[in-house]
Amino acid sequence: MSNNNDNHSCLVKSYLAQAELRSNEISLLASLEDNPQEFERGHTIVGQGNPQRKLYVVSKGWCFNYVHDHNGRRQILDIHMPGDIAGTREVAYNTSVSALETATDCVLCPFPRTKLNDLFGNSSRLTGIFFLISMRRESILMERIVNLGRRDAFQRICHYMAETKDRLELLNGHEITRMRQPFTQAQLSDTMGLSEVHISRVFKRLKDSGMVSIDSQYVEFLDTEALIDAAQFSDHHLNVDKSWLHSA
Amino acid sequence: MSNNNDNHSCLVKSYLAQAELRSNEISLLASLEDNPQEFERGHTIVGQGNPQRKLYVVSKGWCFNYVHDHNGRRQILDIHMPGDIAGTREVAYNTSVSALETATDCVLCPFPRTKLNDLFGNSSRLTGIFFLISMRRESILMERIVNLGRRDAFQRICHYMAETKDRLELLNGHEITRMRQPFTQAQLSDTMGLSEVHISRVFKRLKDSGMVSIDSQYVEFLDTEALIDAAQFSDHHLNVDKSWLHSA
DNA sequence: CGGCCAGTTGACTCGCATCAATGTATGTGG
DNA sequence: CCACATACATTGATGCGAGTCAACTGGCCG
Repeated sequence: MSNNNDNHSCLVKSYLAQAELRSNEISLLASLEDNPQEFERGHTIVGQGNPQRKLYVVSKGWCFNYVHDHNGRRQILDIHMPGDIAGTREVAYNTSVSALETATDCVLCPFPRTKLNDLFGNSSRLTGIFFLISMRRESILMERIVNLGRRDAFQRICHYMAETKDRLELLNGHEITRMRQPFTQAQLSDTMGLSEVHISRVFKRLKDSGMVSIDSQYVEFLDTEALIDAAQFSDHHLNVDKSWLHSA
Repeated sequence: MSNNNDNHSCLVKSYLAQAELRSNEISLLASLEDNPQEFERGHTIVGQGNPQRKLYVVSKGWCFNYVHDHNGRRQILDIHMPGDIAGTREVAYNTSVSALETATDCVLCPFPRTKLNDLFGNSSRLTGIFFLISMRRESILMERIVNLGRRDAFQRICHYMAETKDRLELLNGHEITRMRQPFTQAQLSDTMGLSEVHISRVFKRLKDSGMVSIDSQYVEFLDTEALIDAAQFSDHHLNVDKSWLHSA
């Protein structure tokens, strides 16, 4: 049922893209999306430090994790898009290390972390894919560490644009020349460790460079090659190899 | 046998600290350390972009992953200590996203990534612990993102000192007031996204502050509370909760 | 209409990078 | 035992990238 349902099947789709699945595996995955809930843009789903025992399949929209420090600034960590599972890292703790907030209107499907026991116990292949997808998410974060540690503001933003484009293309299954970019400049500054004001200035430089045009929430890619080059972007970490997993 | 052997059992110890294990689980873990190999300080185990299908249990010494960018600078990612498994993230790719290098003389135990199939297939509890430990490693990296994005040089170094102290204490099972810190200032600068010169200056400020004394490769903690405070350090992310895992 | 939110722009400041010189061990071969 | 090389750390001078503060613009909405 759910596996034929286009309504909230991004998760199943993204797992099917990794391997052929048996029907019991598909229904296990689909059961994670049994409980869709709608949230408005700007809603805090989980507060930092709150008791937290749920994960959230993102069926629609974008959301993100962040932590705030003692000076009232904050740092955004993961950016979640449809098909992602939010809160994976938090299963290791009783109280949430980071907060979870929506960046757009969202449909999220919460499920308890104990459900992972079913996953680990019933399908070693699904477990393997789940693990590989976790490593992919981690690799995206590694790129962010490189961004923050060793690239300047212009490169950081180019990298964000190039990576987001690639993630959306993999999600949609085809190339795009235009995308929605729903984050405010303040949110981007918290993602990239910059000030809000500086994001604005670099956006201007970026538009002047002719690589992209930016109009409100939409970005159009005019010279993707130059963008990738400026960002030193590689898509290597976005494509996982699952060929070595046993099918059992 | 190996479970009673102090020679290379850091891995088993660190897993035993998480849960009681059955004998077949212990021998599966111990088998990961079947093949100990010695490496000298400064040795590159895996080059960036090389074909890579192995993981490495760290039995002795410290090693680290890094990537270099087009300008010849580099960014250090994970710092591995005894009991850690290096190369976990890389199992998702055929060619290594990051290089692996020793920071001290090391004993490492390579094993092929296909061994993870045994793990996923034979013990859902061990799989769960393995997963939680991966999430802990990821949380350490999240702290680094906060460090790089939102803390200044002085705080970054305080945080590194405090976190390293805590990790060693958890590893050794008792408090310490003095530790070996084997990284050169150049390596630390690549970890924290700073210049070598600036590390030296901040070290001086740190010593002048009276919180620690630094003598060649050794750090002595003189005022841990002040250090933790300056770093905004919390040990929350270092202690995982595995109580919800099924024991089956 | 006023108020709010997101973004833009300018003036000024400051943290850290860069470049370059110097210091201090430790090692090595003649 | 000395001359020299290498690795790592320290210090000073200078400049730039990005932060901060503040004023202003434009769009949206009750």
